[in-house]
Amino acid sequence: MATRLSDVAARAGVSVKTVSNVINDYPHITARTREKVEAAIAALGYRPNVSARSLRKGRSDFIALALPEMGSPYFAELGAEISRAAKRRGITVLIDQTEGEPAAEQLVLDGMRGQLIDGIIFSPLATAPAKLTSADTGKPLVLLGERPAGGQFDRVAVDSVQASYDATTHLVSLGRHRIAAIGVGGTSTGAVRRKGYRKALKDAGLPHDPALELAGTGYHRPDGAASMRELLALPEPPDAVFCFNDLLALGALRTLADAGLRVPDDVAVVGFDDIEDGRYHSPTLTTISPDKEWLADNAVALLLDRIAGNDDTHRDLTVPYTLEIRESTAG
Amino acid sequence: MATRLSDVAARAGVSVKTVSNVINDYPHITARTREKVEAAIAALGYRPNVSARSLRKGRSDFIALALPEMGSPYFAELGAEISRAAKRRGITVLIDQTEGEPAAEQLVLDGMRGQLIDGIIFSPLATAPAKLTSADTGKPLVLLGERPAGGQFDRVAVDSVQASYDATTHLVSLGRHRIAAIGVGGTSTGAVRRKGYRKALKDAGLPHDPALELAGTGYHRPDGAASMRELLALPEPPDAVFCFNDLLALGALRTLADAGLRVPDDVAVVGFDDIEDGRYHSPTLTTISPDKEWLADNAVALLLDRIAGNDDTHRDLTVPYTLEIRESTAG
DNA sequence: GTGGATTTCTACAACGATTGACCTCCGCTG
DNA sequence: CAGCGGAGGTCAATCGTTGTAGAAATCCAC
Repeated sequence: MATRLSDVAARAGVSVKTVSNVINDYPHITARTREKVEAAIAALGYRPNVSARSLRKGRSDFIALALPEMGSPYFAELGAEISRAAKRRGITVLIDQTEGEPAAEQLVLDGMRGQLIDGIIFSPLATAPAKLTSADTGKPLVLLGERPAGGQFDRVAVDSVQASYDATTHLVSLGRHRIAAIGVGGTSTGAVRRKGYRKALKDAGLPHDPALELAGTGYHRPDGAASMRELLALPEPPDAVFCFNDLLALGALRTLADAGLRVPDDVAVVGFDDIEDGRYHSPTLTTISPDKEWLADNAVALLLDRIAGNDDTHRDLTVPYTLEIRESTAG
Repeated sequence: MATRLSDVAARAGVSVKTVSNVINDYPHITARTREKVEAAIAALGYRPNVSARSLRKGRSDFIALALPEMGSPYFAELGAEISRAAKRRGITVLIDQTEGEPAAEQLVLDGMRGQLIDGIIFSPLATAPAKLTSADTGKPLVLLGERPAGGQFDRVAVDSVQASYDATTHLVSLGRHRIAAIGVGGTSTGAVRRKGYRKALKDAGLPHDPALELAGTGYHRPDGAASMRELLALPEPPDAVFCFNDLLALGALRTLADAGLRVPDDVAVVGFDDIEDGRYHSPTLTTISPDKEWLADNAVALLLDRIAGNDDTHRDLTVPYTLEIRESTAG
């Protein structure tokens, strides 16, 4: 049923080794032989057996992408980009949903899919970087996101402090005085973005009101909606909100709409991620827009470089971003 | 570096095969031996090598999911569900983005990843079912979506004709008379949903106006927005729109908002898919909501059943759905 | 305590592709 | 004509796991 290397060899009238040589771009092969072999491959629709090859070579050309959840727009868009970037290089991406569970994350790192995978791009949610050290799998690892890599791993991430600073400063520049933040919760992401937010307030000479910092329980629309309700219930509600991701912002906008408040007139809203939903929402969402294609391409390139054995010091790449000003702040 | 079966065997003081037997739940093994082996496995952190196992067994416990694009919310949510459903059964899903290109779709079918994959769940966009026949890979295939499987394959899909009929009838029941349809274009999806739409109009005694059927160029937000602009430019614009998926609907809502029209007062809008965005948009989107978890679970179960070698006649499962009435029609 | 059945475990050979060592042609050059 | 290098072939070993067949250990009844 499945055609093997030897079938191709027989049809082309050459040895198995020669076929293998053709496939692996061995130097000394006549054009004629190469043609014959390639014709036979095409005629039989031969595809090398990935298992056998990977078993022998110790390389599979598969990499894993471990994400908290692929159902969220940001991760879905990112996954799509990474998948594309890998395909351009002849690499297949295997996506792993960790659901943010520490156990699942650990499993990904430990198991590494039973040697099938050459390396991993990991967007951790639960696992602390310290733990990563111990979970040394011996396989290359590129980290995405806020968690500092501590010089132990390669990493690709937006400068979240600066980006948050810019987002907040944008609200300040609109003349807003009570600027809330949603998403300051437990994660590294929350901590880092809060840092930029606070710095911006300080630099603008605005007071820091703890009541305006909401942690919420997650980073999805319902969390944003709930946090916004809390904010509106305050004796002195905010006139602007910086949400630490777009889903939170969209949830917040929902609450504002329900409350009959006008955006941005009553409350201005800024998000983070620039997912497509935000560009079509009413009102359209002002947001920090990281260059996802850049991110994907560089993460993949970095990983492949490492897989190829380039043992330089670990690199820490900073993803370019822009502040996209849309209706939710610019009426 | 990587621990092998033989390492475990050495540590446990048994033969390699015995360890393998323990792992594969072979019947005749003493409790004592099993314990010893399991202790050794745990101590060494052994994980079986997927490549070797799959090479020997001819089964990998990997399945592929071929989607047009994983960046779109519907496919992202579906992919997440399928991934979860597979994981529950100890199966890993490999996601393939075909980008709707015929070549890529063909490649998925032909190549089948060099024997690595046990079967495939395929959501075709370009490839006609007739072509599928010829591309017989010898591996189990479950189809998703509108394209009729023609008794050749297993298939899981919503009854799109009926669902579209229901959606359209809902608009009729609101007293709307000029009900447009967006997304009638070239694909099977478009054709099938149009069928239900037309039938509903006919049964309601409403005239069928070709000007109200827009094909557009795709199924994303910009396409919906553009189509809606066309509709508004008509001498007699519609008072309701049935969009063949939620992204189109969200695009249409965007255009309506820009035009200063009220939804649903001026124009009522219904979508199809029930992606999360629609539940948080302003206004929230009335839509056909297929049970995605049911879909995922049954698609995976069907495929695994087929992989296990159950050669019954091919089954055609119908996914349950509901019409979720929200603000875009219920003010 | 012997024969035979049964259980428990072990050697060995695959699965398919790759790689290395070594050999054979052939055509050229000097 | 000796010698060289390019193009290709042969053979065997290897990757880690599992199916097959058989050896060894255990059990039971007489």
